Amino acid sequence: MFESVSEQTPAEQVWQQFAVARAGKQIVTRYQPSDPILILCAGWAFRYFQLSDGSRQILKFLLPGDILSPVAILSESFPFSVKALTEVQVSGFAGSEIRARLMSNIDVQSAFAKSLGKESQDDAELLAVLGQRSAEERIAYLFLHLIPRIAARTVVRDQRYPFPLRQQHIADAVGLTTVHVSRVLSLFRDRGILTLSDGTLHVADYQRLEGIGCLK
Amino acid sequence: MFESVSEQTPAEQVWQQFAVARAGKQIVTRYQPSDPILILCAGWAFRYFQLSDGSRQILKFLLPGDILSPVAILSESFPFSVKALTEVQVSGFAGSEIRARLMSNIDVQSAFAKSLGKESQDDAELLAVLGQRSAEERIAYLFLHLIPRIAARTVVRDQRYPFPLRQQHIADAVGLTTVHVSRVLSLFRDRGILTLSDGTLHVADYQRLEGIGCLK
DNA sequence: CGGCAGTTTGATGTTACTCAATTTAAGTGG
DNA sequence: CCACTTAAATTGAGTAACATCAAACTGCCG
Repeated sequence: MFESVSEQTPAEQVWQQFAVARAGKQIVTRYQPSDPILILCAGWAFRYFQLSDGSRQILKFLLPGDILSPVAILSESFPFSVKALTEVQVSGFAGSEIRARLMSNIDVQSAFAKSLGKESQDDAELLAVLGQRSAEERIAYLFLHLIPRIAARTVVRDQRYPFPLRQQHIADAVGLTTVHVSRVLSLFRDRGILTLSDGTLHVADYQRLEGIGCLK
Repeated sequence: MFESVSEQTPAEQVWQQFAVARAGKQIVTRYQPSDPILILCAGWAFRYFQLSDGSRQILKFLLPGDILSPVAILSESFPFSVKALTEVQVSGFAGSEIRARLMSNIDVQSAFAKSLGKESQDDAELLAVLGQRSAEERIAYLFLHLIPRIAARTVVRDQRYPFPLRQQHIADAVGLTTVHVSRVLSLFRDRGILTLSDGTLHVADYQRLEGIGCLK
């Protein structure tokens, strides 16, 4: 499937492979079931849904520690594709092993349940955003949604977050054109809310950003 | 919470209550965890997400046999609210019982997994539709998505489906205004694709509808 | 230096929203 | 059975938001 630096561990083997993929590489394809459960260990990736007319909807950005498809643990279905956004490392765990642990360990179980619950809530929120909110609000929401997730994985200083998305990714995630994303971003910049350049997001006025993009 | 015709069964009790609600009645509220797992037994309902500015996003229409929130079985979280669309009957099963059976019975388990997988896929598709498609395409998609689900529960003759949605529901589901929904529907009518009136959907040209609303 | 991918900017077009008035349909009570 | 009320659907005119098309600009890399 993709470059795989297979390493075998002797006793009590759980993880099967350790793979590296360059930015832009497709990691999994919709509906192609693969037994191993994949986890993103380093880099960014995204789940997306490809439409026949060429457009795509990005469903979720994946950060280190995220499971590529939690639902695949249960149903082995992959209702979307996944692509590397930066260079990534992915490791795969045998589905049977994971499921066995899930049955035996109550902590693993509740962690998994929590994860599925969060997924479901995120989907619901994003649906509401795409269906009901304006361009500015959608983009602000995307930032607000990502910021705490980035902060949980990086040391953040001075409100500067590593942010490897191209404007095309933002556009595909919130259902706009790149041109319009560009306009909204320069609007945010002019209003002193945030700056996005060189793969870095600098939030200058978090309050105002929240005022625009918060759902509550 | 809502009118409940509580009936107790003696030995091996699984279901706890049997409730009726009139159209428009809110059945569950977001984030209010309730142990019993709720199943829609009769009538239509819908999951939705309420926004602070008054608009709402309908996430999914529920038909008889649907679980109000499959994910609640695992995580007891309810990331959305549910409201009755017609008069409905809902029954609740003790969460502990359901979970016990889930553990012991492999068939129940795989059925549940399948259900969660389908939920997840539906969400992904709807996200793609809201993010990427035009008004006509969204509305056509909604019909195409509902038709087989209705057909699985009713005897359908002559391409006429029971369809209790108001235009407001369609609008809230696909992210449009009622005014625009009305225009698109009369367009469909004029083109001889379908007619919607008196709670009945009549599909006159399924092929053409599919041409507009199909994602593949 | 040349080429390429990504971003920005302007001009123009289209889609869908807003506002408001009118029609239709569905009760409700006399 | 008929006035009256109310919710839902339709229609038109004007507008705002976002898309499209095309050109120029930026930074980066070979």
